[in-house]
Amino acid sequence: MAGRAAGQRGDNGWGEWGGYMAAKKRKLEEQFDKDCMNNVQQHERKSNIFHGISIFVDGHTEPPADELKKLMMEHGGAYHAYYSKDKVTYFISNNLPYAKIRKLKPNDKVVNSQWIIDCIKQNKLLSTHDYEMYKDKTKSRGQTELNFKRMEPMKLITSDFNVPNSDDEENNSLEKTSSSSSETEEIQDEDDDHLSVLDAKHPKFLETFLKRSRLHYLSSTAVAKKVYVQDLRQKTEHRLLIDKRREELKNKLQRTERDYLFKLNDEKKDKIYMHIDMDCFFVSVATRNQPELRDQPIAITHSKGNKSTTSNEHQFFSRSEISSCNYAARQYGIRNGMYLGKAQELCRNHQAKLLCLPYDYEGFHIISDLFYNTVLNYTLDVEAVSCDEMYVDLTELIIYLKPLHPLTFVSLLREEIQLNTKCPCSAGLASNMLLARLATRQAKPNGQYYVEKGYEQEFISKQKILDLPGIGLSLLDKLQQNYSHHTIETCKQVQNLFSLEQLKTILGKKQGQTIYDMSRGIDMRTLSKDYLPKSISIDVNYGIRFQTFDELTLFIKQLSLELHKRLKQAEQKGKQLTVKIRVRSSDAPIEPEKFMGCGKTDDSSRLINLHSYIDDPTIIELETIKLLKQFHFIVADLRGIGLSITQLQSTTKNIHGKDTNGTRTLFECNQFRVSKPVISTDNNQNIDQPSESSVTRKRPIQQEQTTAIARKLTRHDCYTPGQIDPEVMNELPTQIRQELEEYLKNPPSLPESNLDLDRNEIVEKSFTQVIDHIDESVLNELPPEMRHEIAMAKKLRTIESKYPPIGGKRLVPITNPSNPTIKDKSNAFNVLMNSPQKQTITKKTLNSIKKWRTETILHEERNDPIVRNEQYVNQSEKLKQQPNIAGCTSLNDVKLMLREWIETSDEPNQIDLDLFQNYLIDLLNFYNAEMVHQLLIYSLLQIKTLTKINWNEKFQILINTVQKHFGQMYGGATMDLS
DNA sequence: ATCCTCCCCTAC
DNA sequence: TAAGGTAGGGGAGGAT
Repeated sequence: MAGRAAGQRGDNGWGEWGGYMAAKKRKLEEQFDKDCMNNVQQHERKSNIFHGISIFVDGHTEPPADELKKLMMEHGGAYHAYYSKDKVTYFISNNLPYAKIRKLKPNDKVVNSQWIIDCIKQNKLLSTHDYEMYKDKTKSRGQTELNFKRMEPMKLITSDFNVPNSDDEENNSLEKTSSSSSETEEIQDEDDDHLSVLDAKHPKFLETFLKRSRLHYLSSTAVAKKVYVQDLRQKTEHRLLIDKRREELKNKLQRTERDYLFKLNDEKKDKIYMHIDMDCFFVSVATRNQPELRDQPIAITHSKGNKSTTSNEHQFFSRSEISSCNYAARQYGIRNGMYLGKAQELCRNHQAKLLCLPYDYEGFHIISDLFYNTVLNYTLDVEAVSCDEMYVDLTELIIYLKPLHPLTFVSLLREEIQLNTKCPCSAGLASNMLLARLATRQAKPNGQYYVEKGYEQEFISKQKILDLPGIGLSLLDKLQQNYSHHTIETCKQVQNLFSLEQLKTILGKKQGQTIYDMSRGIDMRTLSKDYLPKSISIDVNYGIRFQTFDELTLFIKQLSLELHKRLKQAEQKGKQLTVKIRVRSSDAPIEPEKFMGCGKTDDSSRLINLHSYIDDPTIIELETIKLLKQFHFIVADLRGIGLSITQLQSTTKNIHGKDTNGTRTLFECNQFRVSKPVISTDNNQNIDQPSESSVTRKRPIQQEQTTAIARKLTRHDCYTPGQIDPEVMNELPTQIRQELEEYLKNPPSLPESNLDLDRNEIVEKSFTQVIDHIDESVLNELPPEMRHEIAMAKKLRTIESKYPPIGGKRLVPITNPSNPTIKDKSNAFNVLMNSPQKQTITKKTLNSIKKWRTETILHEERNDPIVRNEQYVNQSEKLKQQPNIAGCTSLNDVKLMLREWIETSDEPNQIDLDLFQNYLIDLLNFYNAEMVHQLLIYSLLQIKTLTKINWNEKFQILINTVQKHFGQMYGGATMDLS
């Protein structure tokens, strides 16, 4: 729904990002300014006139809030992003709506922003008396006394004062709420939230944002629909329903000649695919009960669009994005994703008025479900694409109903959809998914189109390249660059102008082949019916405005919790965490064109491999902050952040004693299985009454049982979580608790955090300061001959940063080494590795650095846990304890457990392998290589004597990893395991 | 060669 | 004011 809109962003929507090519050019230019720009950010203290004064800015002011903030900081004052009655001295506003005024406390002072300007001008703290806009609100409700004495310098828009009439709804609510004056305090607090959920500093921001975000709606519902379709496929009762519906249809059919003539060639394995899609879904849903509105241009926006644009008043140009517009609006050139302001302008040019309707998310859900169920009543050969779009393989159904022309069926289906949803849809039919999809485009609005056999070539030739799925402006641009003399537009042109080899060279191997095939109408895909998530993530690139690292940390906590919630919901855990940040580009204004938008940013991401599969919010939070500290950016410039969990594993499969391969997990063999049964949820979903819960998977989690042997092994004295307050630990659900314990036993090794001498404060400093700071401190710890080398590299790097190499991309992190082992070194090491002098670094030097690092880490980890935050201290403490696996520490205990594990599993489970591997590495770090050696020898012997063939390969990988670790610690040596 | 990380692109 | 999320595919380029 929003796809092509994005493609047209160049001149609309994300205006500040500009066109693709423009951005490319800018990227090169901008780097030159970077260094100077960075220094401008610092707020120099100019005076102390506002000492002890703090302000809260509300609404539009002149100068804007950001400027006021800067002024306050420069002159010794404080600025609060959120109103707090305890902290804020003055409420700064030029035009405060009445609704807000009446919520003020009697002593609150609303002061015009001019006061700040005048104080600075006269370099002293002036009385606010003449600048107070509003006084003594408690005296009179409807008759607020406004003070406009010093009006001249400010742009006060009187009409913005929302003074209600006496019979206004506003007034009624006022009667209710202020009937008892003692309540004012509560109301105030409630209203604080309500007033100012503007940016991510606010505790309710995430919740509010997700609730309103159309893009979040699109992505979350797309996943939900895939899951829904997949779950339905498992249900036999649904198959019975399908049979019933098909029979009904058969009886209803009135076949014509067309139906009798239609033949599918079974031997050739002919297929019929349908792509079906609701027309301008959001608008159709919003108007489903007033279809008469549909003739006029309509758009779905957050803004009400009341302040219609007039050509001169750009101050009201709305940057609210149109998420969906109807065909009447499209006539005027309005597109999805366009700013409302621009759309209104286009409408005005045609003497039309754009009707703006709000989002009806509830309605979208209902209609989307009805749409899906209508189709799913006839077949389960469905691939969900999004809440309003799917692919259907009609082959089997058409054969079942034969003789029947597919279009006959589609007509009936679309009629039924129209009847059920009161919304139109369009469908495309063809022999493959690609052509079916393109046919839908042809069919819109409210139509259907069949690319018949024999007409495929003719059809594909005239299709636009940009309409091919997966081909956007960027890829088209790559093609275009090879033919500057004519515009490349159609598939025919691609067919004629590019050979397969050329395409592969230009676009890469896979994409080259894909576009070669697609431009010829070739598509071998079949419906993908097995939906398995590969990643679960959360991104916020709107409203990100932080002043301090603490504010950011608070937000990370919320993100982690939300991500945890999603992992739980999807019944997944993951082994890899990626953190992505967007930082304001140095050439972008502090505040972008779009309110609270991210503007133009430089993006970076980093990932960490976790030691076990996790979904715990605390771990996510801790690791995110660790990763975040590896970036070097100014907190105030952060404009977006994303967390992503990958390497997923289902928590409902493979966790029970026996999985499909008859494999037992190591957990199963450990003696501390104390989990309670998880209450299973009902799974009797009725297709005719879909609900959100029917969309989400709820599978019962079986109680893990302790085996007889495991029970024999049970001990009660080893269960020592240690790090966490036992009471808190006991409060946690069993699964989370075990996971947390496991995690704390095996914290991911993250050497850089140990050497990151910058620690907490760097993120709030400027880029250049940071480098100098770190390099200096690291340098002092290096051997003298290396110090020299680094100093040279540093010098060169400074030059490089002023005259960056063309195509240099990363602006945010100091370096961008791809290899994790290198990346994980100190910053000094990074500088070294990325310097032009790299070539002169000998292997010997590298090794000496490596050795120095290992020693330092060990030294730090083992002896110097002081300067860490709590968690890391705990991890360090942990290293002083004897490592254990599932509570076992003695050689015999571990051997017993291993034996049972190997004996009872045909094939080792990856989680267990990881667990065991981590344990061995812990032992190595504990200088107990002897035990590692014995355990490996013992395991190998067990695998051999029990003839567990399937163990060999995976276990060898584990051995290799352990050997590598061993080698790193003992100068390249390997353990003899023969 | 093949894998991994860090991107970028695309889609809804 | 405004709510620019997410999943997946794949390429570049370095490490192994």
